[in-house]
Amino acid sequence: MRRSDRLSEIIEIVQDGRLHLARDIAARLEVSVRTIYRDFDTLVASGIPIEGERGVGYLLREPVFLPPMNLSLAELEALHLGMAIVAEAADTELQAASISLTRKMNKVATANGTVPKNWGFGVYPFVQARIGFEHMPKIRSAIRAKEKLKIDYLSLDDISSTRIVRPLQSAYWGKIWTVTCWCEARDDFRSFRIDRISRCRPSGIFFKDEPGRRLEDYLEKVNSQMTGRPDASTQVK
Amino acid sequence: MRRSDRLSEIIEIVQDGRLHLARDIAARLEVSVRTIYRDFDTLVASGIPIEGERGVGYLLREPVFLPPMNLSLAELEALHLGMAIVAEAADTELQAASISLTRKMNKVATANGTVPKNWGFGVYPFVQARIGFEHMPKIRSAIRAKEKLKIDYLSLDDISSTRIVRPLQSAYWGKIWTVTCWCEARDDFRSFRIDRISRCRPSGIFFKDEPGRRLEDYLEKVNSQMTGRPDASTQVK
DNA sequence: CCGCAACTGACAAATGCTGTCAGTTGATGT
DNA sequence: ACATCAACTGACAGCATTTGTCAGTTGCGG
Repeated sequence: MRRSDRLSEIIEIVQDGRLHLARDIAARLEVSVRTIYRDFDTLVASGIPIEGERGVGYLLREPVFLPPMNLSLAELEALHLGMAIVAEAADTELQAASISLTRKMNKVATANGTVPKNWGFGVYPFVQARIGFEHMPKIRSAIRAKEKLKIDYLSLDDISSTRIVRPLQSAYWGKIWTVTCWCEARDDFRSFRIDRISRCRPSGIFFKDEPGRRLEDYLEKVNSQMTGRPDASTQVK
Repeated sequence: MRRSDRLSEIIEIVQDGRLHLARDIAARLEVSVRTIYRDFDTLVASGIPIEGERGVGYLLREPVFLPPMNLSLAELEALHLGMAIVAEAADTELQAASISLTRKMNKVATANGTVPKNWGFGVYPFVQARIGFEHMPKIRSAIRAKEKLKIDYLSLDDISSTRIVRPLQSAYWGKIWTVTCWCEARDDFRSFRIDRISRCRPSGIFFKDEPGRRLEDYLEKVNSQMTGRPDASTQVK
C-alpha cells in the first residue's frame, strides 16, 4: 500500500467522528504505531483538523473532509448562485456559512484567469420578512438530533398556542420559511410559518422515527393528495 | 520540497487553462523533466483530467480542480440548501449541475454516520413562470465571453423591439430573473425580464470593458440613487 | 523528413519512509 | 501519591521510493 493511499485511508477511518487509537489504526493498516504517529503529523501539517489527546485517542474535529474533486464550470456556477441565494434567503448562521464557503472556493478558483472574478449573478433580497430567523439554527439542529421542540405559535387569525412538536423538515417557499412537524397535541402533521413562531426552545426530549409520524409518511400523504402546495391541508393558519 | 506538495503545485500551475511544457514546470519546481513526467502519471492515475499532447504541452481539461478541503456542518447545510434552491429556481443547465454537484458531495459525505442522509430541507417551486429559461445558458455564456447579444424583447406594455446589448449580469429577484445590459440603441443601461425575451442569439461580436459601460458603473450608479430595487430606473417595462 | 515535446525503460544514487527501542508527557482514575 | 493509558518524541539502521541521467521512441506540424 502506498503511503498516500494510507493517508487517505486514515482520514476515512477517523471521519466517523468517533475516537480512534493509534494502535488500532496501525493494526488495520498493517504498519507500526510509530508510522501512524508520523502520518498524523503529516495530516495535521497539511491542515486537516485532527486532534489527538494523550490517553484518549484521535478525533476529526470538523465533520466532513472533502477529497480532491473536479468541478465543471456549470457546477461552479450553480455553487456560486446557490451560495448567493442562501446568503440572501436564510438565517445568519447559514448566511455566514455560505459566505465562508464561497471564500474557500474563490481562494482556489479565481487565482488564475479561467474562472471569472465576477460571476455575473446578482441576487436581491427576496425574503420579505426576516422575522423568526433566529429560531432557524435551533430548528435545524433539532431536526438533526430528532429532539422535540416547544413552540409558541401565533396563528394567522391571531390565536396563540404552545405546542410540543417533532420537527421533521424546514421548507422554503420563496418568500417564507416553514417547519413541518408532527404535532403531539393534534396527533397529526402540521406546518408552521417560522415568522409566526414567537418562541422556540429545545425540550430535551428526543423522539424516535415511528411509522406514520415520519417525514416520509408526511411526504407520501401529501403526494397522494396531489395538491399544488404540498402542505395546504396541514397548514396551521 | 515534498513530493505531495510538488504534485499540488503542478495542479496549481496547470490550472490556468493555458499550455505548459514539462521542461518549464521542471525548471520552476527545480526538478528534472523526467520527474515531471512521472508526476503527471501519478496525477492522471488519481483521476485528475490532465491531458498531454506530444509536441504541444500539458492542459487541464476541467476548468476547476478542487483541492482537499474541510467543511463545517453549517457549510455543508448551506451547500445542500443552495443546491436545492438552484434546482428549483434556475434553468435546466444549472439544475443539472446542482444535482450532479449534490451527488458528488453525497458520495463522500453520507458514507459514514455523522452526516444526515436527509437534510431536513424542502424547497418548493417558487419561480412563477419558467418562460424564457431556455435563454439563460446562452446569456450566461455571453456574459462570461463578453459577447454582444441580439434580443427580441416584448415590453410589459406589449411593444416588441429588437436590440443589440452587452450582457453584464443576470439577477434573481425571488420570482423572476432579469438580465442587465448596456443597450447599444439607447446608449444606457437596461434590465430585461428573461420571461419577456422571445428570442436571443449570440451576435458573434465581442465587446471590451469601457468605462461607463461596465457592470461596476451600473452598480455604482444604482447605489448612488439609493432605491430599494437597484434597477428600477433602468427597468424596461 | 526534421524539429518539437511528450513519453518510456533501465539503473545507480539520493532521499525518504519504516520499524524497533527507549524513553517523556499529560490526563484520568484509585 | 501512584499506576495506567495512550499520545508523543528522538535516534538509528535497513529498506523502499523517488530522482536524475541517459538513451531511446512516438506522434504531430511544418
